[in-house]
Amino acid sequence: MLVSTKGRYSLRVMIDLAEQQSDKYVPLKEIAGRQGISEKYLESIIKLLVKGKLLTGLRGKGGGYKLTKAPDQYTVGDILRLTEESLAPVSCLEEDAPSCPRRDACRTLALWQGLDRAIGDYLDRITLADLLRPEDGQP
Amino acid sequence: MLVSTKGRYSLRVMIDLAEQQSDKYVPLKEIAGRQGISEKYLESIIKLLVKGKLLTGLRGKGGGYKLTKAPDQYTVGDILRLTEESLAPVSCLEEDAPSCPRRDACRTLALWQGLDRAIGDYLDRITLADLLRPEDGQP
DNA sequence: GTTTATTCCTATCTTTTAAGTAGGTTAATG
DNA sequence: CATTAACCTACTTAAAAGATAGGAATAAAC
Repeated sequence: MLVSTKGRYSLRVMIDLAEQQSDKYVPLKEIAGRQGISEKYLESIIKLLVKGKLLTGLRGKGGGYKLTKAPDQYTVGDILRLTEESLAPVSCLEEDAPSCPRRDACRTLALWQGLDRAIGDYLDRITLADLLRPEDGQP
Repeated sequence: MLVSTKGRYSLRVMIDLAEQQSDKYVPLKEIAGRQGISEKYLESIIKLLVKGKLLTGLRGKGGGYKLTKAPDQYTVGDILRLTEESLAPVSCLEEDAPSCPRRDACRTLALWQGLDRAIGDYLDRITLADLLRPEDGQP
């Protein structure tokens, strides 16, 4: 029932980038340094974020990553859904969902659906902007 | 982010026993048969439920397991917390919680706490009785 | 146009945990 | 005392998470 490090790290990356709040590209090396995460491992996570269009990368000197949108345009759900395989609490609620033979008799399906909704609602209610350090912009 | 089979199976066991709605002890063999779960594996799960006082076991002929309380006295949260290691979405919210060095600077702690609460609230609002087959007792 | 900084890509390794199995011991009943 | 069934301890297997390595492509700087 745990959120994986992939999910947690991806959130931290997004927050880190949002806090730089610049239009410049920030190299992975810097992010990894600040966050204390291995560069190589972080690479594999950031790849997912780029593929999901939450970040854009630019190669070569002066390159790096930056957000594609303003922080308040990302929900935490958006971010986690990309790096967690799924946010569904049980596999029968996932996309592929190989139609359970017990589905009709299943006493627990509604329960899991409700839990799924509760989790999703919560995570989609919170934006990246909500997670930034409170000092910012408040003199 | 998945509930383990242990958690799911334990719920099914509890529902199965509640549906027998008898004061008699039900042998593991029967439960396993009805639920299509390996006896040996189920044994390891039921052990946890007994240890947690959700069930009582009786050995020997005529023995088996039965609920210790009425179905509406168990919440789903009670049941899952026993068999899932933890319902917490991140390890820093667990019991042992080896005090994270980033705790103060952590932008995401409040988020996870909120998620934890959302999950817990949901699961504690639903009782075992809510999961029984609707036909029962309604002519 | 060569050097340098950087993302991108593919593959592999390691560790951990979940899932499942096996065999033997104790207790209650008839 | 034979049978049924919980209880206990240990082991095995399989899958997933976590992490690492090396190099190819690309863009800017000089």
